[in-house]
This record gives sequence, C-alpha cells and structure tokens, in this order.
Amino acid sequence: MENYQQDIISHFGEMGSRWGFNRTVGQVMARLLLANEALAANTLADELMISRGNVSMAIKELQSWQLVNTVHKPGDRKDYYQVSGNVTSLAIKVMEQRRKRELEPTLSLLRNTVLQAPKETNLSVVNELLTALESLNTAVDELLSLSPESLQLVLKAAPSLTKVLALKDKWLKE
Amino acid sequence: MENYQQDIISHFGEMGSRWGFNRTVGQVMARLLLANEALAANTLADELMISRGNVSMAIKELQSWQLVNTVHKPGDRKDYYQVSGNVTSLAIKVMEQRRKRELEPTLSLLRNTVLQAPKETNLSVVNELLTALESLNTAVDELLSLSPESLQLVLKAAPSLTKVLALKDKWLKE
DNA sequence: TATATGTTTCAGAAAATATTGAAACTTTAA
DNA sequence: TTAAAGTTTCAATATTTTCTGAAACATATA
Repeated sequence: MENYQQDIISHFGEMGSRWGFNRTVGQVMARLLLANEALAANTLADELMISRGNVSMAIKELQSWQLVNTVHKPGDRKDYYQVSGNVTSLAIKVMEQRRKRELEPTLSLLRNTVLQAPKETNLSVVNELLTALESLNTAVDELLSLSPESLQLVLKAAPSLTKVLALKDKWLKE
Repeated sequence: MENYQQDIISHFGEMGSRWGFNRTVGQVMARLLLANEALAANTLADELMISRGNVSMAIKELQSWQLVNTVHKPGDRKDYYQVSGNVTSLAIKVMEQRRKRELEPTLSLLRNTVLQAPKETNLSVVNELLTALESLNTAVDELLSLSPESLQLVLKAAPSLTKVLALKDKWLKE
C-alpha cells in the first residue's frame, strides 16, 4: 500500500467522528475507496490492524448508509466488499443520511410542538426555527433527488447565481 | 418554564452530538433560543442542573461558533448571555463552521496528496474525490456568503429549479 | 488593601462510546 | 451428518469524551 493512501486512511479515521461515524468506519471507507478491487473482511482487519469483529460492525454500518456492498468471487465463499457507485453518488447518499439523522428528528419534534401547544402559547421562536429548518430540509431534499449529473450542474452553477444575488445584497446596503 | 420548552431543550441535548457539539452545548443553545431575555450562567446551571464549570465551557464553545454573545445589565456585574441574531443567521453560522470543520481539513489533505505524489502515481480516485468536494465546498461557501434574505430566497427557489432539472433527468432516461 | 462577587480552568471522576475476541451462528460441500 | 470456512454477536474491556467542583483568576468596591 502506498504511503499517500495510509495518510488518507488515517485522516478519514480522525475525521470519522466529525462526519457522524467512528474511526473504524472512516478507515474502512477510505481503504475501500482507494482500492480498485473488492476487499475481504480479513484483509481489512489485517491492514488496518483492527479486530475481525470490528470490521464486521463497520461494514454493517457502511451498508446501513448504503455506501458499501458485498460481492462474491467464483469458487470463493468469502464476502468481498466494495464502495457502491461513484464518488458523487456516495456524497449524495451521505448527505441524504445526514439530512435524515440531523434534520428530520428536530423537524418532527417542532411540528408536534406547534400542533400540541395550548392556544395561548407564544411560539414565535419555535415557528421561526421551524420555518428555517423546513426550507433547508426541502432544498436539500430537492437537490439530492436529482441525478448526480444534474446535481453537479447545480453545484457548479451556484457561484454565478450567488454572484448576482450578492450584487443585489450590496446594492440594498448602499 | 413551560413544558414544551423542556422537550425542546432535551431534544437539542440529544441531537447535540449529531450536530457537532455535546449535550450541554445543545441544551444551553436551546435554552437561550427559547428565552426572550439574556440569561446568567447560574440560571443556566440551575435550570439545566449542570455544574457552573460546564456552563462556562458550553458558553465558550457557543461563542467560538459565534452563536452567543455577552451582555450586561446596568448596576450588575454578572455576564448575561443571549443568542446573536435571528434563526437564519444562526443557521448560516452553524453551516459555515461545519464546512470549515468537516470539509476544509480533508480538502487540504487531498490537495497536498495530489501536489506531493510522485508522477507515476495513479490518483484517479483522489482526483474524483477532490473534484466532488471542491464543488460542494464552493457551492456551500457561496450560498453562505449571501445575506440571510437572499439565502432564504435561494432555498425557497430550489424546488422549482430542481423540478426543471428533474424533468430533464427523466427525459434522458426514457 | 482587603473583601466580595463574579468567571475560568483543569485534574480527576463519571459516563458514553468504541473495540476486542471468543462463542454462536450460517452455509457449503465432502 | 459433520467438518470446514466463513460471518456476526455481544459481554467484557479499553478508550475517549464529558462533567464536576475546587482552586485560580479577574474585577469592582468598601
């Protein structure tokens, strides 16, 4: 394994917790990304110097994010693992999962709060929060429902779009 | 304190770690959001039933995210804390911080990898990753540089924009 | 200057999270 | 069947993160 790959694997391990999963999951993801072939659980355990059980749990987690799938080789009973799809589709899945885990629970709590609060309650802050999170949620959701190609288009178009609006902002201030 | 507020505070505590900070920070943020006045550290410690030291650290963290600021009352030496700005501007700050913490370190690692790798190295995956993260980073950065008003406009416009593109995607598949 | 009233820091304790590894489980094939 | 070759689970352990509370620090006022 080349040196730069080790660096990326360590980095993904360290970043793991900021991205919403643990060190092992980050390392396994990086190793699979960098591999141009499917890898067996034992290979991952040996190379990353972690227990076989830990690999099993990391793979399970990555599969729950739909980032990794299992393949088989003819005449071989072992499970081999590989990342599913290209980098853009992986990024889309990560964002989709994060929207689900980070936005949805709060949205449903806030919606319930509004529904169930006694009439005289002053819910102005709750409503403000709810409105802001709803538009964020919808926007992210819409973006992620596009094909990877269209999404790339939108992301690349963003700078010019925002330049126009930034100009408008500048005007309003002057 | 009303009941629904307690629910929101607990929820923010539980979600804290998913949002990139700890339980106490989440709870303090929620309490300050829901308050329509600035609160003293001791009030927060008493109400949330946590130590004074913990409150101090949580406030420090929230200040490092620029989400909270300190105010004073005439004839009173205590520090009072309040959220800074409206909900949209808070959301912008949270996303900005997260872009910094979750995207930038990885981008700079990948950029270095490309720069320092020996010529014959096959960096196709690294380059793919780098390209995807660069456009995401740029798009987020541009969006967040807009005024809260323009950002709201963009977020609300997203659905119609994506509908057009979704139609295009559908065509291409048929 | 001394004291009163406040905030911050940080070492140690507690709690939460991640990891190991052996046992249980599954599947294939002799 | 039963053994072999694999995967998964989960109780025990290790590690990391968070929290406490007393001491150090800061500042205003008598």
